[in-house]
Amino acid sequence: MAKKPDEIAKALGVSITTVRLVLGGKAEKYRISKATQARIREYVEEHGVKFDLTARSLKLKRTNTFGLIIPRLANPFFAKLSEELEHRCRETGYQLIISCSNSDEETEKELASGLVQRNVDGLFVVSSTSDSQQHLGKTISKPMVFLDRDYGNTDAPIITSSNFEGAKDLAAAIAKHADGEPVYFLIGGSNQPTITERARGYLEVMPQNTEKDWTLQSARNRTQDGEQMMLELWEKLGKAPQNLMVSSLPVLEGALAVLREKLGHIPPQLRLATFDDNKMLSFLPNEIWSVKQNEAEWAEAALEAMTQTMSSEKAHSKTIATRLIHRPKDQ
Amino acid sequence: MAKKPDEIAKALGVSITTVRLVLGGKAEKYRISKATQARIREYVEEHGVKFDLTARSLKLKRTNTFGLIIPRLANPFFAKLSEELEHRCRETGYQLIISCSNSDEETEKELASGLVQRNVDGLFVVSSTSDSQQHLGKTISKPMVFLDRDYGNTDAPIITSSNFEGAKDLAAAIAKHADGEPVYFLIGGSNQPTITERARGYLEVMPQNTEKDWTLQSARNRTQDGEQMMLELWEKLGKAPQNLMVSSLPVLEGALAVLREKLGHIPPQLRLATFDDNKMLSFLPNEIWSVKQNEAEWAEAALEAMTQTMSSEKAHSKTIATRLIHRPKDQ
DNA sequence: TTGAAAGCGCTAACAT
DNA sequence: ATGTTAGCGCTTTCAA
Repeated sequence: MAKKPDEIAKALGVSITTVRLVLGGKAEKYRISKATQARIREYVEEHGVKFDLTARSLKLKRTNTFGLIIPRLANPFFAKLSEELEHRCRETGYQLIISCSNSDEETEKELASGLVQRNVDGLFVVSSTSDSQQHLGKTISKPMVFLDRDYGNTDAPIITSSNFEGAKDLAAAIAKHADGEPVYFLIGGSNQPTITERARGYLEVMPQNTEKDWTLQSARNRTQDGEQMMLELWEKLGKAPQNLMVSSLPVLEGALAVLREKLGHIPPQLRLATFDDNKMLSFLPNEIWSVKQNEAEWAEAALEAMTQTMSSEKAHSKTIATRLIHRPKDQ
Repeated sequence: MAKKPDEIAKALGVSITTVRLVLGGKAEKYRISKATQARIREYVEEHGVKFDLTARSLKLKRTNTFGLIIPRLANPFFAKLSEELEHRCRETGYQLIISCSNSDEETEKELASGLVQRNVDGLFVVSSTSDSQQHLGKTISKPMVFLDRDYGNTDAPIITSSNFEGAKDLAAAIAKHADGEPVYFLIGGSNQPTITERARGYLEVMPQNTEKDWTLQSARNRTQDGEQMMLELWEKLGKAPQNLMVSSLPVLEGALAVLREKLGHIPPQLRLATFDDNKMLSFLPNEIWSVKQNEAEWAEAALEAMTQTMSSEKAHSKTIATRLIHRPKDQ
């Protein structure tokens, strides 16, 4: 069982300070004798040590802890991002504390103030609304880095994916193979900045859209929103579309579920384009393009921005490039 | 900006103790005058308070914090479980700290001792190996609850899914529709107790298997393991199987990727059975059965076991029932 | 009805 | 080359 410093000191007949100096790597600086060092290290080798980080934190006013607030861990993108960020934080000597706001403004505020009371050294936040981002920016006097959602109302650094460029690439890719047929775009969560950027990218490469509106919108981006939008589209067309772009995977799930219900199957000649990549997209026989976000690079950029903010450097916001992935149609 | 208790005291001309008593809900007990209470509350209403939980923890030797060690957040099951557990912990007044071991024994030990140094009040662990579980059981003198993996070498409570029963149901379902054809089983991670239970369930309802071996095994359960096992099976059969059961989703992804490469498509008449459920399974045109685990119930059971262990009650291990889901073949 | 004081385990500056 | 001490902000007990 790990011994506490005072126990070690007593057992070896030296002072607590000596033990701490040696174990804290300050032995050379204070020129503790080699002999004493050896005795202490040997004892520790055998019994182990147990430092109390709580007391250390109280003294140093620093917990070596960061908070991360995301909407949901059930969202694979946020889960992967959290994993990468947790890993990098740990490498840098920080423990990451992950909490889910469930996209609720109130919960988000409560989480933030809870983490502040726990004296985290900094806060990463995927903010659910413009208001809450603004509120946090004003209320929290800790280093902060915002992730994913840029509402344009904070001075803190923001890490985002290149949603606009990604959307342009995605839309261009599917349009090129669309044989002039419309490329409908189901937009879920149209009030989120992430999503409006994607919509903007789509419009940029779809000039045809200005005459006839090929987009459908929904306030949120859950499976049921995808269902609802596809029902609307079906109503309008009286049949399945030939080309479909969606703003996120849950929307795709909903949209395809409706087609399967209407037709008994997902039409294999339907061309698809979606944000977020997932291995299970290969389950579809369809030709499909997807936009993959780079979570590892995100985590790196986020941590760098945090480090800069903590050393009161001016941290720059950063946009992470996405990658277009193409899966050809089955034979 | 939130004020600290001493600032409030100074501003109102009362002692720090008085402020703390009122804000700590002990006003009645110490009979602080209504007037003073009102003044303090009013001040707080306007300016906010900021308590330092670190100092509180040091004094009370209790951090209101639990640790959770899982292999990976990128695994959707663990992500969902973490989300549910975090939510329930928060409701109970605890902050959950999630860390990923990446299925590495050393990392797992380091994480555990790191969390102990941070004085978590209890530890939830999905242990990667029998050794590490045993090691933690001996080393850590904190309330512990193990999750998912039962290596049978600890006294601590363990929460698992009903893998055996789930596998029986799953195997029986696909066997019933197999027209007497073999139901091959790709087993990834065959040294994990979770997986051996699943294998045991399969064997229980596949007496035919005793003559001819319909199972293939791999040490781990990643996509590439699924690929490798399917390659082996293809080698053996010279064609695609008609019925396929797999021990987890990554294995399924790998197996289907191989079939698509061999055939140019995933054969739609192939019957599938898999552990873990996911909405994207509906992307497949195939008839498919899946076993869904109940993460919410897991979280509840885990927290209950933790609460019991902390109040030195004998906590009981618990098995959480799974649910069989059937998706019919496309028309 | 309110205030003062000790002590949790640590760090850092200062003594020996 | 080693030891002593003040104080971080909180809770708890005792004093006024």
